[in-house]
Amino acid sequence: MAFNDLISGALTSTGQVRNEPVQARSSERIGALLDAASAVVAEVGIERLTTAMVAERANASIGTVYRYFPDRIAVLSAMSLRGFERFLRLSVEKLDAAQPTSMEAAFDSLVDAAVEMHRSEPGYTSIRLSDQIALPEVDGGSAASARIAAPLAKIFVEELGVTDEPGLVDRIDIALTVVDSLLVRAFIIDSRGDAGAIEACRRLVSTILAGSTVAA
Amino acid sequence: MAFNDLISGALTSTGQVRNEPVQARSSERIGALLDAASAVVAEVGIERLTTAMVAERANASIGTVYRYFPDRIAVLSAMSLRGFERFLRLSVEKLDAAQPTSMEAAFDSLVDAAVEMHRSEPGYTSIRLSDQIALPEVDGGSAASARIAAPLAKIFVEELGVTDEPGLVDRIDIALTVVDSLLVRAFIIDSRGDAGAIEACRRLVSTILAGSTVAA
DNA sequence: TCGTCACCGAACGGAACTCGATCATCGCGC
DNA sequence: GCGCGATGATCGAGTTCCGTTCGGTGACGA
Repeated sequence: MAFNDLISGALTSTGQVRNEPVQARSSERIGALLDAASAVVAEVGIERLTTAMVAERANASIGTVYRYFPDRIAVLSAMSLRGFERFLRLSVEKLDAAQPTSMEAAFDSLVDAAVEMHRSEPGYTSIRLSDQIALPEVDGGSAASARIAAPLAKIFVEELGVTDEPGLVDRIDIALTVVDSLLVRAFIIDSRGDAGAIEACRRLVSTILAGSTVAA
Repeated sequence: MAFNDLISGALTSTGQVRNEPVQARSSERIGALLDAASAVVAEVGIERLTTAMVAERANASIGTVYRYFPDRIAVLSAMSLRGFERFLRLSVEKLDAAQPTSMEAAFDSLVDAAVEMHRSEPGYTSIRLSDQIALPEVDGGSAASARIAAPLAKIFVEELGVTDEPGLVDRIDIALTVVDSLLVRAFIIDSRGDAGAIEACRRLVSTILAGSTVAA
């Protein structure tokens, strides 16, 4: 459906694996390595993750880690990218199911997707959208939210009949940034996701989106 | 003045230096080391900061770095904590000068202080981005915003005559979280701080604070 | 059965971190 | 003020640990 454009629109970044896998088992390996990395990050944090930990937890040797990733940081950003991609797919799924008729309703689906990511993916709260933790210039410097904002705006205009006023992309970007930070807050307060904090996030987002383009 | 309580109220965390400095030159040393760390972070990013770089830039030996900090990560979190402390002092200064009569006005001073931090402290934006995300257990896990929210609420009630309704602390915490993330966004868009983004941040905070305790 | 893909783990290099020697400062008796 | 012992502060070579490489071995596809 139309919401599907979100994925292709936002995922412009190139793959960062060293050698594209040829045999089937490779893809599983990469997945297992990223799962391991995610678990390690959740346990000891980004800074203390070592490539040896990742290898051990994935039942692989260090050499295997380096077969697929050029260095430690690449593991982290691949993990971040996979999380982002999963978030997008989940969002599309929920948008297709909900068939929202307003931006507010659409964002409800996005928040649902993000909450599910925080709950199901171990290291997600630590990494989420920001993969420029490492080097400021790693992917052009713009946050992930900025990358979805534009395609989202386009979809909203085309599908929901939202009027394409100037500042729309900005407002969406702001809403995404706020969702991101408030959900992290919700999951810091309570590792299962504080219900009140999530609810507050939803309400605030509605306010942001509803707010007319007042007072420039 | 009364605003001064903010500092003592929010800074409960214990020092993370290895040995409390006794002689005067030590404090200067620590300051120099943190200045160096901040500059290094701004230049090469958090991940690529090495203790050797910090030592060299501070005209100290590696041994001196490890005299004051147990490990590399401690340098980063000390830097983060000092930034937080400076932000608090700046805030108090600006609050004392502005003598606000409403929460909205008070938050204007806080935003001013934060913006100034981003502008003047080299690695501040980078550290704000990751902060305790990178180091889960570093300071009890609760975000910095949660630590200021309570003392801030107390001050607002006592000094500004704000009614002490339930959820006040929460709303302040949310406002602080949003300020943090939106200012980081403003400084990612433009390293000098995108004016429009900062303005949008101020407006949104007003909305959050003004919002009555509607729809629980 | 051969070529290629995937995997392993010992070995290398560099960064994190230690530790005993050396220098600076403080305080105390004179 | 002036030695002078005690303690703080600094240094940097040395050690350990971790990120990364690379040549050898097993597994799959044709």
